[in-house]
This record gives sequence, structure tokens and C-alpha cells, in this order.
Amino acid sequence: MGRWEPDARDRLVRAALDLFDEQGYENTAVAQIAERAGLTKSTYFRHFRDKREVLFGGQDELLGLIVAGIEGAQAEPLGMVEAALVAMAVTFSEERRANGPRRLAVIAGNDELRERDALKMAGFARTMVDSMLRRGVAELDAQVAAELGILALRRGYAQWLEVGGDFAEVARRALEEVRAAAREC
Amino acid sequence: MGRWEPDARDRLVRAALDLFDEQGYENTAVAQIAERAGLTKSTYFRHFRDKREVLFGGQDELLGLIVAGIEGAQAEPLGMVEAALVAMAVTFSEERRANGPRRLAVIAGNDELRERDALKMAGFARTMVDSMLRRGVAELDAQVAAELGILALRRGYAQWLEVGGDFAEVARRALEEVRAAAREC
DNA sequence: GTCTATAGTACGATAGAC
DNA sequence: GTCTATCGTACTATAGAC
Repeated sequence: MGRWEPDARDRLVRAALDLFDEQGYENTAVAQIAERAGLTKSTYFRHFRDKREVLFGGQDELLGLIVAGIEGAQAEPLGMVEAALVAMAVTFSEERRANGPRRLAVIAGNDELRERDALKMAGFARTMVDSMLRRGVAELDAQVAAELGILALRRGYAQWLEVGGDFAEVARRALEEVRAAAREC
Repeated sequence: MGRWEPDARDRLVRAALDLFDEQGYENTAVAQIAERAGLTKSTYFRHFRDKREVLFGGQDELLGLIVAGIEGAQAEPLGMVEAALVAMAVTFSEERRANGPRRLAVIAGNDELRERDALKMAGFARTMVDSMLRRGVAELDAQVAAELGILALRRGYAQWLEVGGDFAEVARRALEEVRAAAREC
């Protein structure tokens, strides 16, 4: 493969998923991922911070969407969270859905990856809280709304992998379920 | 120091906190922690899975307390979570409170440690959910209650570090605040 | 693209408790 | 003697510096 073959990042993601699937995450070296993608280890580390990151790409974009969603939402905490989830929907493509189950399986089978996943979700929650604070929401209300939002995101993601369709719609329904449960706590 | 000096684990924890405080987490090697504790790297890894674990000890005990608390609680999700938090209180000693601020500062300054912290909290939540499912709570209700419980645990911990006293009381109040906020979502 | 530091593993040897 | 905590050493792989 040539030096300027396009989509280096995507090729790395696909190669990593394939290799993790074939031989397990622990038994796969970064150099091997790079090799299968027709690249070198150095190039890998130019695209991803570490070995795990290849499974968690696009987080910065999602954080930006969360901020934008909350900034443009109505003045009610869970309404802001809903706007954030809806804004995130643009990144939930068909290809992402196709890779989702394999990705989840790899993450579930490894502690390091579950750590990264937990931190990622905590980062989403923190960004939601910060954005809501800037909109004048009280800290406690913002924290509660954000945690419920993350729960809805998780549940919505799992459901979306199963049924497909528009992620925004699925997430909205998931959040409504979570809100109803929280109200009768 | 002799081979059988007592409290090896505690010595490692203290040495680690001191070194992380003096020179930062990244600039501290495991071998250095062991050396200051009068031990070797091998012994360190007999006590802790990895470099981070020295800041997160005692998790297994807490999981057991959560399970026991929920098993013996009344048949209402947030009541079960409250019982879990109260049961955890026995591990919140004065020494732990004394080390708390330094520990939090080290964790806040490092991504790897924040990952471990996030996974630890996710583990608590998962254990709460599983225990509640065994008590017949619906999955959604259990997940919501557990997330609210983890939020109360975080807020209660921060408050307990400030004001001290009985952790059970502080956590109970924190959970009541969180519940009130959730109900008017 | 090569090299270094170090996290983390594997395993046998050893020293003390019992 | 057994048991267990500790030690010593050799090893691999990752993160990152040069």
C-alpha cells in the first residue's frame, strides 16, 4: 500500500477490530495493527494516543456536539441533556452500527478497555455538567441530569445496535424512560 | 529493613502517596515505591495488580459490603442503595480521611488514575444493580437507583473529607438531596 | 526508524513463621 | 518438615524520546 493511501485512520480501526476479533486484544501488538493497515507503528501513534484509543475514536467531536447541543437547548436540565444526545446522533453512522457489537464484545472482555470506556462516559457527564453550569443550572441538578443522560446514552446505544434507525429517536425514548423511572424514586 | 517487617501493604501505600506528592505520579517508578517501603518490586506486585492499584485498595471489601447492605435492606430501590452506602461506612476511617485530599489531588492530575477511578465507580454501580436485580427490582429502576447512589457516594465523600464525622450520616444526607433533585426532573 | 525506560509477567530460590 | 511472604532475575511489550 502506498504512502499516501487515504483513510489511514479508518484502515487502522478496521485492522485493529479484525485482529482483536481474530486473536484477542492482549495478543495483538500495535505494530501488528499498523502492519495490517499498511502503515508503521509511528503512524499509528500519530493517529491514536495508545493501543486502546483505536476503539474509542471521535471523542473530541462528541464533546463538541454535547456543548453545542446544550448551549442551544431550552432552559430545563433534562431538556438540555436531550439536546446533547440528539446532537450526538450525527456521528452514529451505519458503519459504526455494523462495528458496534464486535467493539462492545472486545471492550467487555478486557479491564483496560472497560476503564477507558468508563472514563469516556465520565468525560461526557462532566462536559454536560460544565455546559449546564454555564447555562445557570444548579450544580446538583446538573449532576443528576447528566448521570441520567449517560444512562440513557448507554441504554439507547444498546437498543440502537439492535434495532437501528435514527439514533436521535432511540435516545430520546431511552431518556424519557429513564426520566420516568427517576421521578418515582 | 528485615524481610518480615509487618504491614508491608500499608507501608507501600504510604510510600506511594509520599512519592506521588513529592515528585508526581508519572515521575515515580514502582521500584522506587517498593524501595522506600523497604521492599522490592516483586513484593509490590504481589500486593497490587499494577502501579495505580496502590491508590484504590480495598475495593473487594467494599463490593462485599454493598451486596450485604442491599440484601438486608427494605424492598425499595433507593432504600437498598442507602443501605449499601451505610454498610460501606465502616471502611471510612480517620486515617483514610487524613489521606483523602492528597489521594484525590493525585488522581485528579492524571488520566490513567481518573480512568481507574471511573471504573471503580462503575464497578460499584454494577454490583448495586446486580444485587437489586436479585431482590426483584426491575432493571431500569435498579440502574437509575444505582447511578443516583454513585452520585451521592461521590458527593458524600467530598463532604465527609471536609467536615468529617460519621460517613453513614453524611452519605444519607447526600442521597436524600440527590433523590429530591431526581424527583423533580 | 531506532532505542530507552519501565510497567508488568513468570518462576524458581530463600527466609522466616508455624 | 509445611506454608507463605519476600526476593532475584530474566523476560516481553508499550509509550514515547531522539
